[in-house]
Amino acid sequence: MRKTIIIYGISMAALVGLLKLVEYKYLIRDIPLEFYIGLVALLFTALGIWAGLRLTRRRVIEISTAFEIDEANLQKLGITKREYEVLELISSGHSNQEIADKLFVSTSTIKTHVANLFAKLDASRRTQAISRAKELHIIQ
Amino acid sequence: MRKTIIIYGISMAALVGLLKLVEYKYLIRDIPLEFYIGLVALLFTALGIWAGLRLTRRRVIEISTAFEIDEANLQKLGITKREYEVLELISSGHSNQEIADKLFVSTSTIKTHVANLFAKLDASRRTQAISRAKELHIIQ
DNA sequence: GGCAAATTCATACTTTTGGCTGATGTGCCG
DNA sequence: CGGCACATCAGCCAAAAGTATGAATTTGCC
Repeated sequence: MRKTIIIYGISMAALVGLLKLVEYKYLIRDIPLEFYIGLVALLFTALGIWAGLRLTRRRVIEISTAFEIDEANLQKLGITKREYEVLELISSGHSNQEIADKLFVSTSTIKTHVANLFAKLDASRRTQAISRAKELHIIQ
Repeated sequence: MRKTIIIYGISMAALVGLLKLVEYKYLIRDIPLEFYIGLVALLFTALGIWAGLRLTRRRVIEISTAFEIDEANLQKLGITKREYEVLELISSGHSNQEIADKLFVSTSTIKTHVANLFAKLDASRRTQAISRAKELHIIQ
C-alpha cells in the first residue's frame, strides 16, 4: 500500500515532467489544447484505475486465501496438540476407532481426548464440537 | 460493471465540458497552464481510482461473501428439501431429538431422513456426512 | 530431581446413533 | 386411476459415542 502510493507519486511526477517537456518542445503549438488535456485525463485515469486495482487486489487475495487457525482461541481454550489432532480427525468424519488406529493409541485414549475437547469447547456431541470449533476459527 | 462504465463516461464528459467552459471564462488567462493541467490530472486520477475500486469491490464482495450452495450437486444427489433441513441442523450440532423438536416430527422421521442422507452422501456417520457435504459445497 | 501438564489406558454404564424392515398418508403426473 | 416421490412413523437390534472415575507414564520445564 505504501509502496503503491510511492510508485504512484513517482509516476505522476514523471508524467508531469514529461508533459511539461513535451509542451515546450513540440505539441503545444501544433495540437489543440483540448487534445492535450484529454491526453492528460486519459493517462491519469489509467493511473488511477491501476492504483485502485492495486489497492484492492491485496484485499481480494487476503479474503480468498486466508484461513489461518486462530491460535489465540486455541490457547484461550487450552486445547493441546494431541487434542487438536483428534479434533481435526473428528471434523473430517472419522470414528473413535479410526482415530485410534491413525494415532496408534487405544479408543479409550481417544475417548478421553474427545471428552476433554467437549469440556473445552462446551459441547456434548462431536457435531456440536465441529460447529463450535468452526465458529472459533480453529478449524476450517 | 456496465453501469459503472456508463457513469464513468458521463462523469468524464461532464468534467470535460465543465473544464471547457471554465477555460474560456475565467481561469485560462489568470492561472498558469501547469495548474490547470494538474487539476485535470487530479480529478481524473480520483475518477480512475473510484472506477478501479468500483470494478473490484464486486469481486471482493463475491469472494468474501460468496458461499452459494451448489444446487447442481444437491440435484445430482437427489437430496430433498426436508432432508436438506435435517442436514443443516446436523451440521450445526443438533441431536436427532433436537431436530425432531425443531421440525415438529418424531425422531423416527429424523432417523429416516438421516439414513437417506447417508445413502445419498455416501456416509455412515453424521460427521462424515458433514465433511462430504462441505466438500460438495452444499453446506458451509 | 521434582512438579505440573500432557498423554495414555481401563472399566462400567448410559445415551445416541445407525441399519433394517415395513407401513401409512399425500400430492402430482401421465 | 395407478404409480411415484416425498414425508411421516414404529420397532428392534447393534454399534458408536459419551460420562464418570481412577490411575500409570511420559514430557517439558524450573
